[in-house]
Amino acid sequence: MATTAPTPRPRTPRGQGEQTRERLLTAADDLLHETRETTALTIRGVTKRAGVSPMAFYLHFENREALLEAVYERHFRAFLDVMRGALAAAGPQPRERLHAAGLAYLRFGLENPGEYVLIFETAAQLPPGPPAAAAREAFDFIVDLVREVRPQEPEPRTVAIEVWSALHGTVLLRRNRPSFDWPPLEPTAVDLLDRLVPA
Amino acid sequence: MATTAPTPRPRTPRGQGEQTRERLLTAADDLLHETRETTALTIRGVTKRAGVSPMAFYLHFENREALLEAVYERHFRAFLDVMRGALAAAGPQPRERLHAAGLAYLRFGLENPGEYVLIFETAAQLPPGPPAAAAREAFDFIVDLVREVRPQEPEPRTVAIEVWSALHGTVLLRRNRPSFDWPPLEPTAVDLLDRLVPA
DNA sequence: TGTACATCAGTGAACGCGCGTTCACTGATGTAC
DNA sequence: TGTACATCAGTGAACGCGCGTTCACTGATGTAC
Repeated sequence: MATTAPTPRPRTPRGQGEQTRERLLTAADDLLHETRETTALTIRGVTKRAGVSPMAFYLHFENREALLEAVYERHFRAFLDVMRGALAAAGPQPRERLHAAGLAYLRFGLENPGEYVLIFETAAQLPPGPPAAAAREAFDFIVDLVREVRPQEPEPRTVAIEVWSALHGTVLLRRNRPSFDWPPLEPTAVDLLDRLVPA
Repeated sequence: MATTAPTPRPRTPRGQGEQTRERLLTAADDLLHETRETTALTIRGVTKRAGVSPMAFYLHFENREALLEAVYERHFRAFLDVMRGALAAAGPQPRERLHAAGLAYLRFGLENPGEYVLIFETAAQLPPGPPAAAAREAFDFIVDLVREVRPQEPEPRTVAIEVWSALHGTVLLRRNRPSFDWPPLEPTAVDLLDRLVPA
């Protein structure tokens, strides 16, 4: 048997305080994913999950809002990576690319509801800053796709807003009413996108 | 000067306890409308607003969830009334009716964000019951409109889901990102509906 | 080589807050006899 | 007609909870001299 079995937890070595910050963020990620609720991201909940005292939190973050911003940034990056990955894996035809991006969006939202809500609902209520800018960038992404598929479209921005709204609503309705008799995701998504961005 | 100026508050006469229940519900309505947040509906907040002790609440409701259900039911009725009123005021042509209903939906959501979120997000997390049934009824409403506009549509239910999703997403995106440069509501709504339900 | 000191990662206890809810009570008004 | 009692609408104080946050402290490790 090990001689030092019941030691509480080894202190992080000097100069590596970043490790604990990372563990706090990972704990926050896990809580957010499991509970599917942004409200689960409390200082006491996150520090407990990370096996650290509530006070340790303040060694790594200024306050709760700073945590939310850090978690937001991580998941927004993850979201963009998923979208880029889907486009990279899609065929070369513009419509294929639109379908791939739309489906990737829906799947991200449906498989990661907590993260999705943090990115697209909670974060919008934080003070404007990188979040707002990043969201704008993601939106331009949709505008470009619309332009690719339908170069003759006179108002690609308006169509992109419609696409974004429809995808957003699809994620949230399916999330909030799981008992409704939803049709299969993929054909519905393709149909939706083709109606909004016709040939 | 009146002799009984600083009396705290007249007790509701016997047999009229319903009055206080109604005042609690009105206080809840006001809080929900002003704060735009379902979380504002706390027992302490509502009773304070109604000028009554927290304990008085339990004379009229079993617990907080019962309050949410009662407020939900009121606003869902109001929502349906708005939709019916819009259809009654619309012209006879099916597409006009679709536009009128869609716009009424969006305006209800944008002008009453707290109520809208209670109806379509918070209430979905309550135990299934009247809320779920009522939502289904409202959904059939959209299906009928789609059938009116496009009798040849092979899958009106799927199209109705797309319409509902797009309207829902439009309300929530505009609500959560007020600083975004949104195009005017009415033409965008008409364009959106016409794309989803073409001639 | 020894020692005083700064730095760093972290903890324990407590604060005040708002919350839902429970317990025990008040005090006016109607009703039974 | 008088009086005991039930009913009704409501209150005050307190409970335990989880929350964000503050204050004061610990104890190991590196660094300066």
